[in-house]
Amino acid sequence: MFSKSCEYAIKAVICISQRSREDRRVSVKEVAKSIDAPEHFIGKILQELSRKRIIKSIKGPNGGFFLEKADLKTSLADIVKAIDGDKIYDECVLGLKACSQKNPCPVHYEYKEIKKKLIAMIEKNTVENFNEMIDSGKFFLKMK
Amino acid sequence: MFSKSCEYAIKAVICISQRSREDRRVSVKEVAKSIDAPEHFIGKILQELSRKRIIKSIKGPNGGFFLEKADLKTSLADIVKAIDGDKIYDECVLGLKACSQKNPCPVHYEYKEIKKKLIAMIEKNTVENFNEMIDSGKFFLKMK
DNA sequence: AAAATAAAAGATAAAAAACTCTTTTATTCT
DNA sequence: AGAATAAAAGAGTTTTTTATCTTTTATTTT
Repeated sequence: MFSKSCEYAIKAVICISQRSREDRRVSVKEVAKSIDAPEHFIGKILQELSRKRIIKSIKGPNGGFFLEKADLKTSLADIVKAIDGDKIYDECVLGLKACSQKNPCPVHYEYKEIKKKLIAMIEKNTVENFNEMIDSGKFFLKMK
Repeated sequence: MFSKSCEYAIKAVICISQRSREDRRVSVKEVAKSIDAPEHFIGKILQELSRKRIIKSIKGPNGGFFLEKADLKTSLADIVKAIDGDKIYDECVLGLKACSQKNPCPVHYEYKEIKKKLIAMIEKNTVENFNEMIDSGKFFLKMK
């Protein structure tokens, strides 16, 4: 579905948002440990997310990554687009470049409906929602 | 969604099925050309599909790949499973190994419904259906 | 039997994705 | 100012996926 980088990115953003609630900044190392991912690789991903303004960063002592309140409105879709690009939006199941309304592949219409739901799923779910769901104790981001 | 190999596999099976209707066997080269894919790579994939009994093959002159009538009942899901395995069936959107009914990630239930539709899509669509749809002139497998 | 055909198999190569390591830069604290 | 901290950046490496090339085996036709 998503690339591994993208899965890491989603988990990382949630992790950072949770720490940010008490104005704590998080280091690459902390994020990596808490989401059980390779440190340097996560560093790269956070860098990218920071460039794309999904998260904020400050260098130096007491620095680290954090979210501002407004960033809680970030949707999964924003993260996915930042890392994997738009391919989920315009991809044909069979990988046909020519596939379109005018030139539908045999599963075009059926997949179109599914894709709509997929997109709705990632667009409506925000970092804030995720946090609420996890806080409720009914949902988890258990890493292993 | 699917690996490139899997996309090729689906197209290749449809291509072979169409030629098989007039008892024509198809060579690797023909398949590759007709679906616009690298010949040797397609050779590997057809070999795999043949081992998994999705398609049939005969060596030597007048040999090639073909489908028997019964093979027309093959679903997309059969092809997908042969090449990509079951991962589409049991994968969490966030890649969480621990994600399950008891341990749902925040999008678990929502994705579950989508996955159900995705699986229905690949299970109900057979090679036969695809051919009918293409024959109808309303659907295409245009490669570029 | 010999030549031709075509898949099967094996080995290798190229590209992309995932991951690691090292150096540099910005910031802060003493 | 100097030491320490932590992200940014750059340059690799490894693994996986995708693709290519070569040899072998089975079958058929002449």
